[in-house]
Formats: sequence, C-alpha cells, structure tokens
Amino acid sequence: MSKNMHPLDESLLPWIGKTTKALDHFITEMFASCGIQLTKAQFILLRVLAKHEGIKQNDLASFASREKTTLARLLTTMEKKNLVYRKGSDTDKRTNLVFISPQGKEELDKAIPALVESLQLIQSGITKKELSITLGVLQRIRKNINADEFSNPCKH
Amino acid sequence: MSKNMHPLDESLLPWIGKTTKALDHFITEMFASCGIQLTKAQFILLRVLAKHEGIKQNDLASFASREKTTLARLLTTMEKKNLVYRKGSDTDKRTNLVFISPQGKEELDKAIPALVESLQLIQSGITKKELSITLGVLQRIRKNINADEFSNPCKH
DNA sequence: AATAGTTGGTTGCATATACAACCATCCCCA
DNA sequence: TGGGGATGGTTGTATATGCAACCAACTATT
Repeated sequence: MSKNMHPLDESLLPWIGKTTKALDHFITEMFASCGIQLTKAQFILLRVLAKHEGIKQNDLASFASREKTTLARLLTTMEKKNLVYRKGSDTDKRTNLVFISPQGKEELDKAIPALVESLQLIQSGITKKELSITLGVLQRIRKNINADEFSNPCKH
Repeated sequence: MSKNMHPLDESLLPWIGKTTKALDHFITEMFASCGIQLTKAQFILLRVLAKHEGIKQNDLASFASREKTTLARLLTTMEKKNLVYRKGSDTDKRTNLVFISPQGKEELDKAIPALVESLQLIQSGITKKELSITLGVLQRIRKNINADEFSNPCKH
C-alpha cells in the first residue's frame, strides 16, 4: 500500500462518497424490485415522521437534517403521492403540521423489513468489532468537521 | 448500546450518508472560503481529467463513476466556467475529447493542497489502524452490494 | 454495399439538495 | 398598542444526479 498513491486517494474521502452512492443505488433498486414506491429520501422522512406525527415542517427538517426548502419540496412531492399530508395549525396560521398517511405507513411497513433484511447482505463478512470501529470513525469525522467549521487551510 | 435501538439505527446505513453529506458541505465551504471556484463534483472530475487529457466523454464518465448524461451536463457547466473544453475528434465525428483548461489546472492546483491540509482536521484523532479498518469495511460493503446486485429481500 | 447492431452524446423529465430572498404571521417589549 | 425582530414556509435559481428515449455516426456481417 501507499506506493506512489496520492494522499487524497489513500484517505477515506473518496470511498465514503462512493459507498454512499452505491448504497443509495442499491436501496433504490431494492425498493423498486420489492414494489416499494419510495426513494431513499422519502423513506428517511417517513421514518422520522412515524415517530413524530403532527410535527412542524421546520422541526421535521431539523430531525431529518435537511434544509427547510428541501423539506418543503420533498413534502410536496410526497403529498402528491399520498404518502403524507399537511394540516394547517389552528393556533398558528403560519405553521403546517405534517402527518404520515395510511398509505405512507403501508409503504414504510414494507420498506423497513426489506431494508433490515438487506443489512445481512450489505454488512456480510464484517465483524461487529469492525462495524463498531467504522461507526466510531464516521462519527468522529463528523465531530471534527462540525467543531472546526471555520478553519481555513488557505493562508491569505 | 443497543438498548431498544432499531437495527437500522444501529447499522452503518444512516451514518455513512450523514458523514458524506457533512463532508460535502465542509468541502464546498472550504473551497469557497479559499476562493476556489469548484464544487466537489467538479473537483473530482478535474482530478480525473488531469490524468487523462483528451479522454472521450463516455470514458470520463466511467472513470468518474457517473452516468454519461450527468457527465455531459457537468461538462457543459464546467465549460461555461472555462474549467474544461471539448474538442471534436478528427477520426470519429460522434466523439468529444475532453481537456482540462489552464484555468481548470489552476483551480485544481489550489484545491488539492487545500484538501490535503483539511485531511489533518477531518481525520484527526483517528488512528491509522482505525482508518484502515474503516476503509476495508467501506470497500467490503461496496463489494457485497455489487456482487449480489439482484438479490431481493421480498419473497413474491 | 446494405442492413443491423453498437457506440457516443444530447434532451426530456424527475428527484434531491441548498442558498438567498421573500411574505406572512407571531411575539415581545417599550 | 405598535413596531421590530423572530419564526414558518414558499419561490427563484442553481448544482448534481439518473433513467428513458432519441439521433448521429461508426462497425461488422452477410
């Protein structure tokens, strides 16, 4: 290893992205082949929503780690597909409360076990120890990034 | 750990995605604050292109792990920014050969050291052993996925 | 040489994402 | 009570991405 390799190619950077992309693709395909009409983003949102029925859009955005504009448009798409619905709050005319629809629950109830089962394949041949180390590394990276958000490698 | 946690939340799935997103955001911000006019996708493409000048679009797409349509539009954007240019092949009227422009090289030459330096921050507190294990896990996941691309957890 | 199949690339459509700017409403405080 | 700031959401614009369908050009096979 490390013979004439560029430091960037030896780092985790390229591989994290590639793995994410591969996983996204895999999940999308798997859902489709199971007749589950969800994208990955929609699945994530439904999971959050199932635990927080009647949540405000902006809070939902926080829980799902998405910008409010992204979330607003995602909700619009999902509303058209009858996965969720918005309901104006009685006490605050600005606020939309968001609910998962029966059909959304149905898709979610199909998607979760399918994904759990896929975990067997995805993580096969990897020990618990390795998984745990990897998880730690990923979380450490996020912590490093968020801690020093304003560091700047360019000396102007 | 693992007290009443859903298997999905204990798996790597959510964290890989979150880390990728955090890294994307970090890199974009870092580039911007360094006056580097590149997105992450454009940076990746420039790196490939710097090693394969005059490559065909479709081959470039392969190297960069992107669909040819994605690549075509990415190139158009980058051409407008004078980062790359296309040149019709003499021997095959269908083919575009793609080249990095002087300005593209310039941006790349700023971006690479900036990113290398950021690696210090990103990977700080993580041992070589941990990095190596994580890399192995990520690559194993990709292998698992690609190997069994047609497996289907739904028994119809 | 004609046809059929392959390869190279673009366009139409759709999703996901985010920043900036905006409007509407609410809330607090002077 | 009224004005200024905070909060909730949408719209405009942009990037990145991929599938399906398409056209154009090359190649191989008969």
